[in-house]
Amino acid sequence: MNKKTTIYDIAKVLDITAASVSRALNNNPKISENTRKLVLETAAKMNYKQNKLALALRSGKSYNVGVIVPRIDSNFFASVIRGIEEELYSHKYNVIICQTHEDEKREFENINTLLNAQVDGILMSVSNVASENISSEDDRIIKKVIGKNVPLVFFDRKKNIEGVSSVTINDYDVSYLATKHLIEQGCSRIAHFKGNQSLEIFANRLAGYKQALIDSGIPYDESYVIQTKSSVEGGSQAIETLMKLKNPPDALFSVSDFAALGAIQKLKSHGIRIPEDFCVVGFGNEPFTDFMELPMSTVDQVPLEMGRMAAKVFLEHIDNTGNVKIEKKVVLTSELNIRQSSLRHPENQPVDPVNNKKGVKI
Amino acid sequence: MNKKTTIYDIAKVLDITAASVSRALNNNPKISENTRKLVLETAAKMNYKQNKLALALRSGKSYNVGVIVPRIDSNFFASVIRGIEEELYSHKYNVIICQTHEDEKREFENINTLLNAQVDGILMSVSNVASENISSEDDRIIKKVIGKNVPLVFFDRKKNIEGVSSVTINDYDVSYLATKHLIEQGCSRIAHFKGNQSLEIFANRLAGYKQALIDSGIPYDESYVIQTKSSVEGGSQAIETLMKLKNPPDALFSVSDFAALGAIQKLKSHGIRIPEDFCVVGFGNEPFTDFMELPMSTVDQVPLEMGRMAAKVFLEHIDNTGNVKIEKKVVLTSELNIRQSSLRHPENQPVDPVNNKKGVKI
DNA sequence: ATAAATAATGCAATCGATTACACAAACGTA
DNA sequence: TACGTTTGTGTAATCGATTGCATTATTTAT
Repeated sequence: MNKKTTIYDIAKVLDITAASVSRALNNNPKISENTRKLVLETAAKMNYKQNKLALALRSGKSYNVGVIVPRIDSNFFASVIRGIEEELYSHKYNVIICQTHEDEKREFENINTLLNAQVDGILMSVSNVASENISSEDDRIIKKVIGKNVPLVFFDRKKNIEGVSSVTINDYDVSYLATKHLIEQGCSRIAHFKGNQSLEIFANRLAGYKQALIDSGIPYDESYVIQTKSSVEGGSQAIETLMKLKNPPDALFSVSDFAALGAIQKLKSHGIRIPEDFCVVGFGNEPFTDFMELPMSTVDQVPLEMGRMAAKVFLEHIDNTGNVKIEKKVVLTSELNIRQSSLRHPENQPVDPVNNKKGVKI
Repeated sequence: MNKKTTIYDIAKVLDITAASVSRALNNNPKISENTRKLVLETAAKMNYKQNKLALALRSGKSYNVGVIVPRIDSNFFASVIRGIEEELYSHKYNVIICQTHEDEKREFENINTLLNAQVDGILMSVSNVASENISSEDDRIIKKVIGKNVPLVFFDRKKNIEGVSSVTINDYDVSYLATKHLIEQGCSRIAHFKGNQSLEIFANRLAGYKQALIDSGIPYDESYVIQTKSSVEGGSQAIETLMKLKNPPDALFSVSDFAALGAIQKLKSHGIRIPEDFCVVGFGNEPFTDFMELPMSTVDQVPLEMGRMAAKVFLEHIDNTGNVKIEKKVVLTSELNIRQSSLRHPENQPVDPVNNKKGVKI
């Protein structure tokens, strides 16, 4: 009953053409001050709202940006999205959210959906796929995105594809640092919960861990390294396996806070004291890590900053009117939050029990 | 360089009209099997993708749905959005995310942006506004949404506006239950951290709390009720105030898990034992509540289910071709998760230390 | 007063897909 | 053969906004 008013409706009322209405509304100089006023008044009176679809169709810019994440209900991805949304908001872009549920097929579907919807860009964190042969089909579709001249920006979980920008953290360095920290606490048999090695971030974390051991004169022992799911159960099972070793580990550097939590729970049930007998460092700085019985040391992936930066890189692509292709690889500096789960001499560290800020950022 | 192919491009190649191409692609019966095949083959070869913008402009359906939340990086809202996305995915709808940051102005802006973008519906949780006079400007803009025949569905934080559907939980009942539970544990001086009373959900929680006291013969004491921010600091400050009372409380029912956590931390720093001296029940079932030193009792707001239901209600509005206006008020049953922070006799309860399932759902 | 310059407006195409209507070809039936 | 169907295709309008070009109205300059 209450149909949307268009510029034609306004034109009819004022007995002018839609072209003039459009000019009046867009501060086009080729219109008299008189009619401009009239149009603006009438538009307000008739509650006119510009139809972005029509504009998008004509201009080829939808002012929508697609964001593809494995899932939205994880603190990390939700925070990244928050950062993206905040940065793009001031530039009048809207954010369309898609989840892959770590399913590669959904990833393709989502990319296609977003392309059909004529998004102006795609920001994505790729699926933690189990399959080995990801390169063929996957790269094909990603090249389709590039071929369509739709800016693509990876964040966190990237792929190395020519012409695609990315925003990540210094996974290698911070993993090196975390492992060094465990060694400094007196640990020597350090286990590692690794992630899918086909993803750069997880490969880098393993590499940083490995190098820190080697640099400290500790031999790298593959039996201490297990690939786990990023879940409490995954960590629980993995640590169970490790504790059965002849020479079980005395520390853990996990690429997942949840897996680290599972490990801690299991260790406790075996009567192993943390950090006295066993030190743990997680990854992700999930909110719960600070609220646990024993606050967990963990790596803060600066997700808000990552989201903002990914959005900024996208905007740079958009603003890049020249023919020069830009490919930007941004590496953010993450933070290792040392808390009680890996601090054997807390008396040497600042402690504020009221605000639960028992950790130190380095 | 690689421009998108349109039906006109296909038409030109096959020397037919775009109309025929369109018919072939849409399984329109008014096309010969021969040309259909040809078109489909050519479309695939030319990597044709339907332009949803053009379709949306013509049909008036964008297949985009706007979701407005105070912020996305909270477990509750992220989970609701996940539910929405999952439900709408199978119906080919995309989800556009907007954040208000609890700012009423942003709420208006977001609504306008979404309307301009021609979304097919808006699902929103209103801002936790501080101002008293929300009804005027706010209701005006919401009526604008209804006037445009864009289905609007509130979830969790609703407003009572005629013609607007909503999905909420049984805030009153579960608050009654939580308070009764505290009384059954032997507590008699039960404090309440309330929320903004201009929002129904918080008013209902206070009402449920109040009625449980009255039904148990405990007088309602306003000095035990404080409005707090949903933050650790907010809860910490509020409990400090309460503990200075001549007759300080011996239990707390908080509408926020974070505020409850702040209270617990402060109580502990004062040497008060939980649950022996003081019982706590929170609200929200944030992940950390289960991982704390002392797992916190809390209300699970079934966010996934809420999101799915909100999406379903939206779809009902869309499918409602008749002239009958539908206004659906769905109330989901939430779950009170009783854990150690309010359980004085845990030996009576099932405990599984390995999986940390120390609570019971009732 | 008239030509030239400027300002304001209208006309019509465009973005890409769909579809009512018109029309032609092919077919069937009497 | 002639007429009525069926079937396939083309034509053109539509969705709403923008904009190059043409056209008219108004100044300004001479």
